[in-house]
Amino acid sequence: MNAAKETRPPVRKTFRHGDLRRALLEAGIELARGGGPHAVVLREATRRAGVAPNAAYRHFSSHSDLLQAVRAAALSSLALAIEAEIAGVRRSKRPAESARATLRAVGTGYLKFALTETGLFRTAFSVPDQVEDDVDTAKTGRSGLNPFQLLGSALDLLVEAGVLPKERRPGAEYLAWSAVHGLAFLTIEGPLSSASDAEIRALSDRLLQMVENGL
Amino acid sequence: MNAAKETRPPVRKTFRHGDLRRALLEAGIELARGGGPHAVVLREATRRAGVAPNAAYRHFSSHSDLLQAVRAAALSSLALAIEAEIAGVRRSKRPAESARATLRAVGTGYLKFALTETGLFRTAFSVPDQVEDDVDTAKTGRSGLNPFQLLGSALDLLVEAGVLPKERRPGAEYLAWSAVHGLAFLTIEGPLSSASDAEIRALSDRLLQMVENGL
DNA sequence: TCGGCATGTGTACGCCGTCCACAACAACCT
DNA sequence: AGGTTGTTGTGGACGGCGTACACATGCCGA
Repeated sequence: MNAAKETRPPVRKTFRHGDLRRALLEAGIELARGGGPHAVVLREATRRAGVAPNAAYRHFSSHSDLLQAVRAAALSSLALAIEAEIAGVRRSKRPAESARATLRAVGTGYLKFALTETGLFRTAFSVPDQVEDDVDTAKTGRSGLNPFQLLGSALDLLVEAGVLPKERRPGAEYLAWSAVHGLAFLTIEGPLSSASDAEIRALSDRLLQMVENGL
Repeated sequence: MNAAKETRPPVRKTFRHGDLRRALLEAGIELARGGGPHAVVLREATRRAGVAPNAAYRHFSSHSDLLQAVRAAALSSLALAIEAEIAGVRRSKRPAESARATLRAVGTGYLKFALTETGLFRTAFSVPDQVEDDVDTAKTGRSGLNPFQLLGSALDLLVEAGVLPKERRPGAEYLAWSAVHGLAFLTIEGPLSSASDAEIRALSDRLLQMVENGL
């Protein structure tokens, strides 16, 4: 009857799982992707890994520990999305133009990710965190920088190019981040959640322009 | 023995409570104030009202229904905070100056509320909503306007005063709101949660300046 | 006065996170 | 090879949550 006993998931043949931590983390990521932080349910992750609920406690000290790990992965995905957007900027001879384009790429990458990977995005910011001088590589993209640090380096570029006066550099990331994060929020769970893509694009452009002018 | 039976909370003398809906709502608000949306626990609210858990279902169709009511109250508090800030702006002879000051007041009121009533603030934005042409008076302040509408009228003032070109008025609330909301977010659960009050004040000023210039 | 209807109670269900004791296995040390 | 030890997964249980269903209570209007 129970022919499924032979198939691996959810019943495995070996007592040991092999890589349960990763399996749980990936299940958690999938849950977060579909339903945000609230959907990251420890027992469901163990179910998907084909394992008893308590097995999770060998790899995560608590539910919130698992959630933190998922969150770090979400930040890493975000970093990758931003890096991809940066990689797509057209090289310009004038460094000022390049620097501006890079900053814009950070913003659009951020916003795109919020729109396409809403669950992960919400998970990434569901909990307080200090990302500034964080060296946790679980949160970084290919470049080894987390999203916040990617923004910082874009701003540094702007200073080098002479676009942003040095004295206005300190704290500038918070202004830029505030604006972009706020728009992301409004589009995914605020009043703009029912706006059309075109409207959102237009608003994004205006907002990024505002940041560029107002830094 | 049970002398507490005579005292009203949590055991009341009458079978009927009298105003259970309000009692539950207020308990919910208190929970939200202390711990944000996550802390709004239906059973705990009934406990505080001195009532069996299921009694709540006579007044709220579900937990999330209660949460929505709390959320509306939080928005109303926010509106009051903004109105208070607006009421404090020094009248100027030049309407342009008044209009600008009013917009700033909306922003600072918003940010102050986020800092002083963090739990309520987080609750107010814990769930998607359409506030634009909402007429729910549970969310409004003294003026009958909800926070979003207060922002809108401040922007209208700016247009009347000739500060903001008419053609840039549509959608302007989203730009302003994005920036301010983003900063609020960063200060309460983002990387600025450990910044000093002075730093935050300075950033707020710069951000509001950016909005003013960049709209 | 009495019956109906709104309001609160009691009990129970399934889900969650988590604790504790135990079982299965891998690896290492004789 | 055989026993020991430590890691990893299991089983069962607990309390808390939201919620459904049946029942008790008592106000108000016919």
